[in-house]
Amino acid sequence: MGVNRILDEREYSILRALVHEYIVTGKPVGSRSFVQKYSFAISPATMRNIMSDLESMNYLMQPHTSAGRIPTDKGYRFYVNSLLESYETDVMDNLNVAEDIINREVQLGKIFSSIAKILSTVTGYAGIMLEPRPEYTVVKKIELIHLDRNEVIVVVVTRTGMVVTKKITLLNEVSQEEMVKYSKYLTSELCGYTLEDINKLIFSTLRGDRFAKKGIEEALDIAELALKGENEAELHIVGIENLLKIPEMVEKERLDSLLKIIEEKNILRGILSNACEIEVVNTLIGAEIENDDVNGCSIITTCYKIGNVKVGVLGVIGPTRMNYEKVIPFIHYIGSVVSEFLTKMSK
Amino acid sequence: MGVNRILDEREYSILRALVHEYIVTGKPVGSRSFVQKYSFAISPATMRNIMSDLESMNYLMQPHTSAGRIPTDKGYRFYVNSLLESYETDVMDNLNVAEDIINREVQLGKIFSSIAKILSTVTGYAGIMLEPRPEYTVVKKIELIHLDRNEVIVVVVTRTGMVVTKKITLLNEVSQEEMVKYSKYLTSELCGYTLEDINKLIFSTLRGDRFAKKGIEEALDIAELALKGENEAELHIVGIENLLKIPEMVEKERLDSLLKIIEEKNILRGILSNACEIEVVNTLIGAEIENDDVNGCSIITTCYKIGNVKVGVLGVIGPTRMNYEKVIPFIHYIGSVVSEFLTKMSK
DNA sequence: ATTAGCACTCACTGAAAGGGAGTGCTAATA
DNA sequence: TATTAGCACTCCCTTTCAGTGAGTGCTAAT
Repeated sequence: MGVNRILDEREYSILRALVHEYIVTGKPVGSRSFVQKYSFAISPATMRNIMSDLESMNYLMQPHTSAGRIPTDKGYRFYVNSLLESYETDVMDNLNVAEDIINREVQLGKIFSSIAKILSTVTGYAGIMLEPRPEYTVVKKIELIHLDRNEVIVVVVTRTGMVVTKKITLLNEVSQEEMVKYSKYLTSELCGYTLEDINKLIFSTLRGDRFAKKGIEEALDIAELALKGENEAELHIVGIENLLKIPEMVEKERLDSLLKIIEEKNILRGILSNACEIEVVNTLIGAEIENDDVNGCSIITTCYKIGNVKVGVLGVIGPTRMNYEKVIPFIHYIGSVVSEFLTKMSK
Repeated sequence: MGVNRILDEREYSILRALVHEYIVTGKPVGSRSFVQKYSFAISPATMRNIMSDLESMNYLMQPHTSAGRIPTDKGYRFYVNSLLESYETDVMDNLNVAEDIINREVQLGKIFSSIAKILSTVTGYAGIMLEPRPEYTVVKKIELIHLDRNEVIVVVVTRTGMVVTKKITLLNEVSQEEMVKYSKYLTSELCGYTLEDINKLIFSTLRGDRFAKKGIEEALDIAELALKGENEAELHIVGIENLLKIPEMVEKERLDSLLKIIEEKNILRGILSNACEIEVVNTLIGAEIENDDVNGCSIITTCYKIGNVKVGVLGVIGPTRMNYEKVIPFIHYIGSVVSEFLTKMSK
């Protein structure tokens, strides 16, 4: 009996049911009660034999001898894959709620954290949202607001409707009128370029333009100060409190994992940036998250797009014992809604 | 021996030391080891008598017979008051860090959540920040950005430099030129008024102005849609993960309290709005938070001002066994930094 | 007023015992 | 040959019980 042979039909449906059962109850699944509950037409003894086979194939494990079985990461993986097969024809009903929220209620400055919130409240896990990468964030408008003698607020509106505002302190005093002039100049020159382009290319090009009007150097200084450092996509994690309601997450080891993830956002940022290229819904189950500090968690993500370009990632994080069945299609759905929304926004 | 008589000098210093000891160790304080550790010139037996007195005066309690003493809410209250006495001459050194962060690094759109973050990371508890009440949020500029046939982004810049953006869907199609006209009109008419004023008074007044230019009705509709519902100050809670590191908070009962607070922000909003009128640092210890669902937590807040007007509240939330000694002056300090910053911003 | 002495309390720890839900193995069965 | 009944065994979990230690309150002596 090879460790990687293909499961026969009975094994397939039993394994699938077993993982499902464990996801629902959270308790190791024993032969007798399992057979009863699901009315399998076999005896507990037969079930034990099958379970034993599945265990030797690494789909299942026992927390200790003489306990029932629980899924391994491979078991969850099998389950998720089997779900994906049946999704082809699936419909996502009664989820238009989210669409409504995103389309109508949203304050644009908070759109990304709002989406994370939606992900969190609907699934009951923690929502994660990685904002569009700077290389895809296109500037639409730059406006300078005169504040104090030498202080300026720079308002950058991006094509997705995001608004970034920053206070800049200048060396020289600048007048109100100059501000207006600078705003127009910067908008006309920088509009249509991405943050990354602007940081890398534009400044040097424009600065070289010696024939440009006087005062432009100063405008460029302001813009450079404002846009510098905006090179890392913001990461939102919302709804940690949900995870605290899941008994198994409150145990020492899992809690440490969780704290690690939340505190060092770069870990998660790394994990997500890998997922950014994947078109479909991506599931990372347990050890598939290749990070030694993270145990017992699963991450389900999908990328979202502006037009045809994948710009960011959204999803949820929760325990490996996650309701994949519901979460996966939901993430898929939200991904498409967000893509559609952002695409529309940036027309 | 009255329950509310004034403590003599020895009792005073012992109680203060005992609360301090408990805050540090988290373990019930017993007579013998306490006398040894603090080198009190009395015997354990005497200490027991004093402790017994303090207990009958409700400053201390025993988790169970034959355990050491821990402070009651009244005990913490005594301790905090005694601290406040000695703060008069106190200096807050080496905290300029925060000042720097607020003044230089801040993205204005995120200033309030950034402050909550600072509160959280410096204290090691959860930071809370209630944004300025709408009745004190003064509009500085309104800009409409044409998006799609009948869709508009409204950008409202407030005098504090906050930027609120919202997408509005109109019934009729509106041209780019009209947008520009509307922007100017709205800014000139609404600039200088608070959100509350605008919602309550301005619209009716302006609408009554039948001699105004045509098209103004539509501009007002847009503004009304954008500003409506902005009547509740946003509440940020940041750094919950810190609380999960405190052993006593991870116990069932406390965790429930915590979840309640985080999930139903209105509870906290209510608590904070009471604190908004208090000029100094306000401490709510345990049951002083008059809410049945919240146990074992303390909330330390102060209001922050724009000019002389108290506009919002900031602070931290943590276990009753909190390091009041450090947190109180810190909150005081941050309060003044934020006030100063916002005041400067809105000149 | 303070302290030494003493009996008492009670959380905590670890060992021991019993129960329960589970297993693997073997031999009988269809 | 696959399935099943029967059985001994395993091991977690809960309860019980005694021992320990840090603590208390009370009383009598200082």
